[in-house]
Amino acid sequence: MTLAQLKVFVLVSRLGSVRAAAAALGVSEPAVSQALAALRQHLDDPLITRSGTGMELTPAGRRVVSIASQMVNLAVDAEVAVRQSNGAAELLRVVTSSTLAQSIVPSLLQAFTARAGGIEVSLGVATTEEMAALVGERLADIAIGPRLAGVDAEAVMRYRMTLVGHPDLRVNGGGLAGLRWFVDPTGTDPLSDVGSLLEKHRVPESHVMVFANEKAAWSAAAAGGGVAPAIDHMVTAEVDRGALARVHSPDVPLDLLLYASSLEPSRRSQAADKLRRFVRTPDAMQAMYRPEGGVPAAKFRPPVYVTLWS
Amino acid sequence: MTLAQLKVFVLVSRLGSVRAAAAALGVSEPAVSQALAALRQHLDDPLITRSGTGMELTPAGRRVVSIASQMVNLAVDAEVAVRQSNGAAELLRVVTSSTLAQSIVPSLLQAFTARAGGIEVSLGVATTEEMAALVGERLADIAIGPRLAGVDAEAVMRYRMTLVGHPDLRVNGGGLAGLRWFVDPTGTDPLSDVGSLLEKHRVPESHVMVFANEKAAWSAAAAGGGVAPAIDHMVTAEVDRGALARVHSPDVPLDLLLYASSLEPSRRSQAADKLRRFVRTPDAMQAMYRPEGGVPAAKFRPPVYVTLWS
DNA sequence: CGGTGAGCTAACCGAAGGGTTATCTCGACC
DNA sequence: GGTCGAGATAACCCTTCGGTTAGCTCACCG
Repeated sequence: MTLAQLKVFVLVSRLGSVRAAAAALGVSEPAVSQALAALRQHLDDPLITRSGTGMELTPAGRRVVSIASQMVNLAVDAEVAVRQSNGAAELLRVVTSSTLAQSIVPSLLQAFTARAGGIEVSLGVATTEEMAALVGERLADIAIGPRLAGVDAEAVMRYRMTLVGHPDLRVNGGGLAGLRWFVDPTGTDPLSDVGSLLEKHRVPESHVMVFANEKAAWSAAAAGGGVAPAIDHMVTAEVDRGALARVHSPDVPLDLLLYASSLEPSRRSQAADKLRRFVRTPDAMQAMYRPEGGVPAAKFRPPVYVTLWS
Repeated sequence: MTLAQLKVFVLVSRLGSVRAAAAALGVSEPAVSQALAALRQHLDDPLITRSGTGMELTPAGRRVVSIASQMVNLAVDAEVAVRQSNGAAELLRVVTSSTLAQSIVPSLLQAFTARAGGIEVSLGVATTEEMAALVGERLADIAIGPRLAGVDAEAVMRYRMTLVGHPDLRVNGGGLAGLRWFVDPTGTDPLSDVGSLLEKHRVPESHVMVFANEKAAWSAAAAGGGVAPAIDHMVTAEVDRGALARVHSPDVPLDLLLYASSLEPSRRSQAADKLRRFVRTPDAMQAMYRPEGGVPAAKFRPPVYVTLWS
């Protein structure tokens, strides 16, 4: 019984899927499956089993999750306690969506570290569901993205999501569902802003092409033949020089809120708290509205979902 | 950072010595030293350092011990929870002194398992100090022996410790300190009944010969040239047939109490509680006063301390 | 009834963990 | 200033962990 195995088990039970846990941890699915198998063998209980839709905890599994979760939490506590006792830099583990990791979050974090000092920041990319699990299990300190349920979420900024396409592009009869959509990996997350938009308009999967990053999606849109979602103030330059144009429809542009979500204050890391306070400052606003440079997203997982356009 | 490393660290800090922890765990001293080194490296802090007499926790170490202790405890909880959920046999880990492990405890445990049913018992041998640490860290469920400080101790039975020797043996001018003492490994534990008796009478180490078990010590005593401590009712047979005789002196025989020590009720394992209730029954008394057979002492550590008689 | 998706198993591999014995270091202490 | 006791290190070994890819199993579904 190792801490890694317990962590895996907690994540699987929380996400209800081996694959999802593997994705959240940034490892292959068999790695997770095996860790689970080892724990099962050690405790001589299946702990969690497949059941029609999703997975189900055994009675023993139910009791072990909560214990395992506490242990994983304590392990984090131990490391934090040592760092803190020795006056070492605090560690702030941020997770966000792929889209935001390429735009406003790095710039926000850069401004934050410059201001706060003595804080070491790592940035990871995850789906909305994963964010909730990671923050909930204290595998990340704070999530920047859609509002997360079950944790302490706070609106950080208001932003406008627009669709951009070639200036000549016109929306025909089929509405938004008739268009080809060029999205970044966040688009495959049904709980993300873009994902829910796709769902709402019942855009068929065959019309969605996933690019490794937003810039690539915009290029495809500029080349014609489809639209790409974008954070409005990120494409003003392209629009101004005529490479792209905003596409209008009843639902678009869309005004949305960006949230910072972390645990309740008592369980929150100090660094997370500092970041939450920082995001309310004008400096933070400025950084988010005029993004450039910043902390590179690297840590937890560099996922590249590519669904080929067939 | 593994659970084993944390367990080692907790034991070292509790016992104040690497060697003692190694003994309590039944492994070599470098094994413990290395585990500690690995944890130190991982957490980048010495955690605990040598300081003149004994060892001292660093500030970070102080914080980590308590966290580590909780983690080790939770690990035990997890295993117990699974066993219990699945209706498997409960596990009862008993520690006792070498002397008692050869006499009344096996018989007591045999009677207990026969009566209680569905409980799997393992019996380990430890010094008094180790017992306190093992019970305190839930590495054992209950200790049978001298009263332990810091845990919930309860007197179990009254017994008489006598000294036996060859029937012709006489105590000369030097008193008990002038005799040669034949003891079992428990005699090397200064907190044990025999150990404190040796200390009280300032018996020099050169007069103490440690045997692997009590029977061997008695044989040596019967052969003449020294005395062996014994639980009175265990040597009645030998005395009756004239092989041994009781030696009398102002302090001997000594009436003593045997204790059962475990954690307070809320943190106590169910099995430990059952044993505590059982020891109060006439059946238990009978088993302890007429010992024969029983659970063999094997588990945690089969220590054989032999100090050669020089 | 064949395809598909999700979990499991097998086979393999490198890195760490954890154990041993032997040896080194260093402070305490006659 | 030897000596001794106790912790740390070195060298070595075997096991386990944790990761990979490839392939199996099995429920579900058109």
